Amino acid sequence: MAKPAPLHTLDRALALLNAFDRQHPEWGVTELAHYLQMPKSVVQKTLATFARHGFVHQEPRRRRYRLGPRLLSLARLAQPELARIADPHMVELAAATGETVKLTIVDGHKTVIAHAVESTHSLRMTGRVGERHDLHRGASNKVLAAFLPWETVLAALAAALPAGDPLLADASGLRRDLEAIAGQGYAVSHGEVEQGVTSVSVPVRGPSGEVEASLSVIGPSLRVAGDGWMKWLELLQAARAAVERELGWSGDAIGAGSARKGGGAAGRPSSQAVGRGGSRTGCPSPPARRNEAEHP
Amino acid sequence: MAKPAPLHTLDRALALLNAFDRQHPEWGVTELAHYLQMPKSVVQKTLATFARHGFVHQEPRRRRYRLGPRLLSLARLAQPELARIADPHMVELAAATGETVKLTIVDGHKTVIAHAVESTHSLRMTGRVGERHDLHRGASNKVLAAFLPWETVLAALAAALPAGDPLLADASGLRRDLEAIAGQGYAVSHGEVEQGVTSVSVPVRGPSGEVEASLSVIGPSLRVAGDGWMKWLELLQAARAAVERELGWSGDAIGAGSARKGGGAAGRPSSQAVGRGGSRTGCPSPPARRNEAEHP
DNA sequence: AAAATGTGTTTCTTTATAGGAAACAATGTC
DNA sequence: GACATTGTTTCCTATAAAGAAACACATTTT
Repeated sequence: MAKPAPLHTLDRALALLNAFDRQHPEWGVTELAHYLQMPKSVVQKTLATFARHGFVHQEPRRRRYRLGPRLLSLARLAQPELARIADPHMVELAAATGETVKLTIVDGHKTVIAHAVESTHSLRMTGRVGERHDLHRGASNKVLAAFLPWETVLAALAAALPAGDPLLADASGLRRDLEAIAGQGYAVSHGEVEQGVTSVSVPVRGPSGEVEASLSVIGPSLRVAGDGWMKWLELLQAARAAVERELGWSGDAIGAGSARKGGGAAGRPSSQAVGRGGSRTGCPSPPARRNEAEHP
Repeated sequence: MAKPAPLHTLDRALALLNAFDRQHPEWGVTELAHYLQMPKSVVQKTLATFARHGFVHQEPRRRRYRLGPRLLSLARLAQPELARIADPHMVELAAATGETVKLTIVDGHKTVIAHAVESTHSLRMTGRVGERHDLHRGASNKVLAAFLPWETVLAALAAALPAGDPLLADASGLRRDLEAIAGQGYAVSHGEVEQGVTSVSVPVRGPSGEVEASLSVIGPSLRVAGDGWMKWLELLQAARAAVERELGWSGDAIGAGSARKGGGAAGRPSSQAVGRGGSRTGCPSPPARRNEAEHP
């Protein structure tokens, strides 16, 4: 612990932006100052500075602040390369399954949808870019959690759940669950987040072997009665393989067909620990029988 | 002038984020420090702080920085209410015209696409949320410029154009153009931004009478040979009216059918000047016959 | 293989700046 | 018309950021 926390001003300012969420899309200065337990003047100066750069917008009528247009343009650039590469495969997946396809990435203690292709069915799951979810529920999120250090998952639980939640006391079940997911290379959820919704998700690895995102198909359970979800899994694995192949070329030519050193995820002890302990890399058990990559 | 520029640190940090654009989606610390003429240590600390909040992401391999996932989720909240309200009408517009429909708002000296519904034609104009454009070119942008104070437009020109551009020396043509647009209540462009592309755009006013966005249809000129764009204009005006009606109800009940005071756009001299001088509000002269300014 | 260049990161001191309380000025309300 | 609440500004002092230079780490070059 004991963070020296440099750039205190910026730190505060960014924390202040966090106060804008779905429940509070707009704030008044006094209101926000009280909520954050900060002096009014600090909040006002911070908001004014943000406003000067278009990060927040003060509506002239009520003088309240909302998030500003500059964030829209920045977000466009924040879109990871991965999303661009995955897009055509996701479109194909959506066409083949008829369901919504999502690409999800980690954002601190949460996950965020980086890209989505929506189903064309009238009864469909929405997948909005920018939506945030908890790490511990749902196939697309658990796949990401499964390849994160366990301490990170624990910290996320502590941040997401209200104090005293049963899951906080005993997270061993979740841990086993995540280990199983990491082992088998995919996750399935039936009504775990929302009733009657089934989701299948696989991890997508970058050139260095780390999991960079999860690719998921999500739709009404009634359209995949029985083991219909296994068809989704097959298609997902094929798409994953295709994306990873393309991804390996970008960056620098680590593999390009050549040997991948041992089998582990690139050993770089510096900075953040990569992946989880085990995480048998290589190629997480391919889709049982046919590997048939349909996409040309 | 004489900006007291409070919160110098935050000011710098946000300016630093601007360095990330389409040409430079990623930066190294030294590289960026040199580019911005800032000390390395400042840039490093700023980036590290941003990274701690997920606003930038440092890829572990090359240690370079890119914009981070947090921006994706914030952008979702930055989406103006207007976009939510306009969406169904935009979908309808896209269906009726078969072309791409965009909702554009002002962001400082630029414009940014806040929402878009793409055409289903295989030959279509893209409209990506977050795309930025100059204020002085294109129907959707000029409509916004037409209702901005002229000094703002001039400042935008100075910021957008390279020193010595002919347009900087004599902007009177543009000014007349914008005044005409404000007067007639719409703008048309034929190949103004890109060859063979036609775009029609109308302003959308908020409850207080200020122009909050522009609503546009854009597509290949060959599909609107002759005066086919007038059909678009009709549909746009209808959609605009519907959106404005809905918009008037939200916020606070200023009109709700009651009288609108004089005729001008709500007189509030404080803060930013609202709209332009004339701007006969009410219902900007419908299609008229053909005013078709085929500005080359 | 060793040296060299490049990188990102850390340290440290001086100075300028952000923090914070309270006064101020506009709103909207009763 | 007086009041209450809002956003904004002022001002002083302690603090925290700026900046130069030293550090550590990797990749390239010799």
